[in-house]
Amino acid sequence: MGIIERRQNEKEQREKDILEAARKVFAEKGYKRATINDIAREAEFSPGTLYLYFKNKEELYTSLAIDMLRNMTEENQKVAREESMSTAEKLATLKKTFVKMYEYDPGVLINLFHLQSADRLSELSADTMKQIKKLSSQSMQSIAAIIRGGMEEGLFRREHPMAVADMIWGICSGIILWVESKHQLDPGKNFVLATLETAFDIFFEGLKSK
Amino acid sequence: MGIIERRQNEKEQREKDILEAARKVFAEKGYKRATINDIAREAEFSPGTLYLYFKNKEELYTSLAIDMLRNMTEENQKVAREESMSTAEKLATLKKTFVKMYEYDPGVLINLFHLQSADRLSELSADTMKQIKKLSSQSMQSIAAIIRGGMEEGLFRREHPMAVADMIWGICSGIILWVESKHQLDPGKNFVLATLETAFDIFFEGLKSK
Amino acid sequence: MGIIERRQNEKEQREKDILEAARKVFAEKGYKRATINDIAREAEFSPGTLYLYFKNKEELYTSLAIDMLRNMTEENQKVAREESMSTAEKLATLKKTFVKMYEYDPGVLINLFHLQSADRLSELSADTMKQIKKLSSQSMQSIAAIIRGGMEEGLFRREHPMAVADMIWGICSGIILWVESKHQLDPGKNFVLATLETAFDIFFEGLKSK
Amino acid sequence: MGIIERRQNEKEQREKDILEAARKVFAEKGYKRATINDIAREAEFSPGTLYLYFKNKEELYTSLAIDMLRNMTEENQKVAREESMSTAEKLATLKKTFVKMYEYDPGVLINLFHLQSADRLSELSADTMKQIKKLSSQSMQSIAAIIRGGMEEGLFRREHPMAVADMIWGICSGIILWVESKHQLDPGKNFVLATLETAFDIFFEGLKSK
DNA sequence: AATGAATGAGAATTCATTCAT
DNA sequence: TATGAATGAATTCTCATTCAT
Repeated sequence: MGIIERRQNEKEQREKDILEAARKVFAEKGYKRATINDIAREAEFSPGTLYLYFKNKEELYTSLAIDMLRNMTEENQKVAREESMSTAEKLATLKKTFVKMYEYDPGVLINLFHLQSADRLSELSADTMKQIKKLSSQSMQSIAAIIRGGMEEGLFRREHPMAVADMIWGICSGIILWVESKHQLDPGKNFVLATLETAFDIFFEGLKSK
Repeated sequence: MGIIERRQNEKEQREKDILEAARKVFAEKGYKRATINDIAREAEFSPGTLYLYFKNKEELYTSLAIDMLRNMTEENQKVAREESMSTAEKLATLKKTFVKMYEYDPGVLINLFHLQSADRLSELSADTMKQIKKLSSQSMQSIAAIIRGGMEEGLFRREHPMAVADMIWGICSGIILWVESKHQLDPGKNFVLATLETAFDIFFEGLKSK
Repeated sequence: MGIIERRQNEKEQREKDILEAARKVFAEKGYKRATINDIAREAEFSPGTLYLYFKNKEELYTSLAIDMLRNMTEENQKVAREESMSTAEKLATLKKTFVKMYEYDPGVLINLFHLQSADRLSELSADTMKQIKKLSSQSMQSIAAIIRGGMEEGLFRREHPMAVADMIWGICSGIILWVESKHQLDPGKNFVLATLETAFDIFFEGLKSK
Repeated sequence: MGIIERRQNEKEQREKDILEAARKVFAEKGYKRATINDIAREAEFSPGTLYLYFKNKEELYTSLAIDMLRNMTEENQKVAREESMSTAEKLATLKKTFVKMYEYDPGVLINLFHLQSADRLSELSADTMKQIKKLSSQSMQSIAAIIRGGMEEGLFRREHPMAVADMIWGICSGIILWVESKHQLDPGKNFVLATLETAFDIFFEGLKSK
């Protein structure tokens, strides 16, 4: 491994370290109360260093969500391309990916969903926005491809595959946002995943062709 | 009408004027970038006056969501109690209530969801929190009652009615948020309502008992 | 005096108070070392209040110079219009105005001269720049008018009056900047005014028509 | 040429390269907005390397002015010592030196004057200060010597030669700065040199003894 | 009730400089 | 010698909220 390559790796590692620290601090304190100094302390860097890796606090926050979106997109693309899986298995994996992300960090996932709502998007830098658009679009294409496959196999009734992909994404994000917020208001048993499971079940039952 | 009553009406009117101004400004700028001064200017009041009507910025923001929630709750309760309607008609009305709300102000749902992000909730006053909980709960109870009715009629498969209510709420709001945001990014034909329509269709097809 | 007028006056008074405090602090510490907090303390306001009157530190600093330029311009215009004065008296008054400004606050005058050099100008807000351009232009017009008068009386040799005005302004600012800077390097007797006096003398001797 | 000598030459070359880059960047952005990183990038060195050649940003900036001052001083000394030139020729050469400097880099004079603003001087190292004082003083001595010569020849009226030297320096730099800045604001024909020419003419006409 | 000028705590951010490699 | 990533002190500026009028 050459020196340039090593440098690159180290840089990426530090970026990850900072993101990890940020995730922790944002989760504990929320966006507003979390300060750059808090995050720097957690990451064991000086505040100035964070600005070598991220343009500002907002972009640091956003990067967390983009990272998660990137992971989801990669998973979804992989599943969509997978020839050895049945459509049913693919859908199950799709759902699991949402679940995995929720379990990894519900805060970041919710951040991602908020990020995708129009009002936050307008505040982002052009570059960040382009990334989000590209990743979202790739994710939706993959989901739509799975659905199209199911239709071609005669499993599903005929609808526009992209519209169905939108429904799936909307259902997942809507249920997670809503049930999680109920959970925040009323801590106790957490029904997010159970509700999501059943909703998927019902929806795909309804999607079956007769 | 006595003088006290008139005063009361005027007060309520001003409160509505302020809320309307706030809705506009929050929709344009988002919570953080919207300043009290912006809202005061839009409402044609001085900043100080807003504090005679609302305890602080947070409560002003929250009131918007509560207002919407109250409207929905009232509608949902009315529908749930309506004995002359079939379950199918009730569900159709439920969906229409979401559509109506979306058409009234597409931003208001985003509003409600942002409100629910964990970060924000912790800052709310106990009283506001209680209101939100009560209204949410009433709304969901109404939806759950309709679902339970359908189950008792043998129309729907057996699931926990409250869980299904959560799904309905999540699906409606999730699809509206997601498809609306795609629409903002890529203006052109607006598929929000068509997508919602179909998703409802599919979901209730799936919910039918065999 | 109506209430609006009084408010206006009070506002202007406070603006002057802040400028006066800023002048003092900048003179003591220089631009960089003077902090907004220092100025606020001196003006007996809170730091935030300064931002109600001036957009930022830079504009506050610049305002001092513009204020001085405005005074000079008014004086110059008055002198140029004065019918009872001879050209010689007018020129003497012109010189005295520079001297007065230098004596009032050499730092602000130097600030003004620097401000007029192209590199600072490019950083200013459009509005501020417009003000400076307008005032400078008016000042130069007045000086040129005095010179033109002298030429028409046959006192001075024929040159372009505006060019001569530029020379006068350039000579004054150049000598003040240069001799003051020598004075800073080598405190002791201050020759700024004596040098300026003599330079004026020599220059107008040279300008006389034969 | 030995290896030590070569090293020395290379070092000087790099120093010049850095100065040239600094000149460019300071001219574009002004002292404050120009960062060490900007200059390093322009010079194609790393920021750290600049500190091997210059103690700090201030000294780098100052070196530019000192360089110019050194050039002028050398020229002025040469002229002053030149026995084959008449006083009139010497003065013409003096003026040409200013013009040459202006044509080489119009920004460099601004540079020199900014350096002299009181605010900046206090931050200089004692050594730098001494250099500036020495060079200025030598330059002014040379100009004063030329003037003294003219007086002794009976060409000029009796004034303090050093004061006249200050006037000449002030006039040249003041007119260049002022007319150049007008030119920047209102691009079009450039009157800097014509104005300087005429001002010199008028001033020396005035300086003639009767 | 309404005003709106003043408050001031608190955070984000910058960038000259250093130093281990 | 050269590098350039990391530093961190120090400062500007914001804006929700108050309160005298």
